[in-house]
Amino acid sequence: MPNSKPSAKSPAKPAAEAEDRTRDRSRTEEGILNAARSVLVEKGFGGWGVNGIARAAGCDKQLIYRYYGGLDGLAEALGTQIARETEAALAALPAPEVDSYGALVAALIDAQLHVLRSHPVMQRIIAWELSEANALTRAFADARSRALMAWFAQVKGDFTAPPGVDAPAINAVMIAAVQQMVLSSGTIGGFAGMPLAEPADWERLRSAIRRLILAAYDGSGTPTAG
Amino acid sequence: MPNSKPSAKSPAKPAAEAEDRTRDRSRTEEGILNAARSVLVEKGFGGWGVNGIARAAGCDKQLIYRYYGGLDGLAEALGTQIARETEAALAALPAPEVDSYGALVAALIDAQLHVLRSHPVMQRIIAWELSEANALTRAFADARSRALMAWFAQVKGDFTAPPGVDAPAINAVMIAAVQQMVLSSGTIGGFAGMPLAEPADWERLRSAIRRLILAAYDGSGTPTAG
DNA sequence: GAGAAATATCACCGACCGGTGACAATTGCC
DNA sequence: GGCAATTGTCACCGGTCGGTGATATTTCTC
Repeated sequence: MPNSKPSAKSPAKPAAEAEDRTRDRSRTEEGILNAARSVLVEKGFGGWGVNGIARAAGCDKQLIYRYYGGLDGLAEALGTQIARETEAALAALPAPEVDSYGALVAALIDAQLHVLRSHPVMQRIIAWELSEANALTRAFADARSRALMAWFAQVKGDFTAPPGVDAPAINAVMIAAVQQMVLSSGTIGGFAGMPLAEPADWERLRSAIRRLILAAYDGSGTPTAG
Repeated sequence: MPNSKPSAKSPAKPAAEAEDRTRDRSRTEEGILNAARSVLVEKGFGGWGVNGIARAAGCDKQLIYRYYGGLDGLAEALGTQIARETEAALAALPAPEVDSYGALVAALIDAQLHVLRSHPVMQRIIAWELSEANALTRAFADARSRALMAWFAQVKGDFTAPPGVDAPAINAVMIAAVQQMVLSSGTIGGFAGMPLAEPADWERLRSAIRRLILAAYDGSGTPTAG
């Protein structure tokens, strides 16, 4: 079938850009979702809107309403996608080989630091949660909190916290510190005079966190010889 | 002229609202600054703009440009005001009576928690710092960081950290945790499954923080008998 | 082929934004 | 009194926002 649709439109676009003009809803949806992520990373949640996302996706914003039901639906889809992939990221982490509850928690907090550092979208979402309290951010926070606790419960196995120690509170404090540090490194480049840019900075942070956790749980903060 | 100008300020408005129509630049400036604070607290930094602030101040937005040179100048004035009052708040805290470096740090972190919890404007500014990296938020963060470190250095007196402990890193971690917890309590109402609403919740957080610090510095996290 | 359904685009709306110039009202100075 | 500087108000601009109805284009079904 010779492409004889428009008589004179044979090689109008010589495909130099490989522009795929075929219509494909699933691909468009994927493009919108990817655009939503990149806009969130680059502009922050303040610049996260239908106009900018459609612009980044290279399509009309009407499609956002048609396929996702507007900004809320798109945010919900983004949230479930994030939840899925973080769940997978946590599940893919090697089970830490430890011999104490404190060492276990230290490994888990360290894993959190690693995952969050490599996930700019989640950093933006956390900043969003800290800035606005609406149904969307609450849903985000709830999902994250539940995933976190489920993962914790699943991976801790037979280990139990020493008696007399409020493990949930201490763990929450340390995760809070990790989040604040990662977020602050992204915007300010450090925190309270402590730089967070070079790998050595992060190693320093990791050892401080490790010392805090081990001391709180196991009683003596003997740093891992080194 | 139908509008028979009230020759004397006859009680056209019976002062039921005590509307003061006298012109006073300094009072207007103060009103604008207060409006800027309340708008920041109630709407967040995303809704912090000349239109809303002028509306809240009950004056024309033109005055914001005339008296403060626009949003940037207003933010700068707000920043110096905040810096002054937090400096005063920290200086007004009673010097902690402690007998160890760990206890000192625990008291200072606790003071930070107290000050930040009672200062919603600063909470908003911190959330701002975590969300956007511009000249303004960097200035905010720098000022806060310097004030924090100066206060720390001034109040620590003769105490010195135990050898082999990275005190700046550990202190930064704990302050980061405090900030994240306070900010999260304001929007989500808790953190990682730990509620932060009732006074008992905050007491629980305080003791967890105290245990972490004491254990890291003094080697044994004996909770304050109680 | 024809028609329906799905997909994508366009044009437009009202609202709000930051910013500015022109103008009215008050105050202070002489 | 007269007059100028200060203080406050109003109207407007270009731009972006979220949202929607109408319409063009492609694809599927028969």
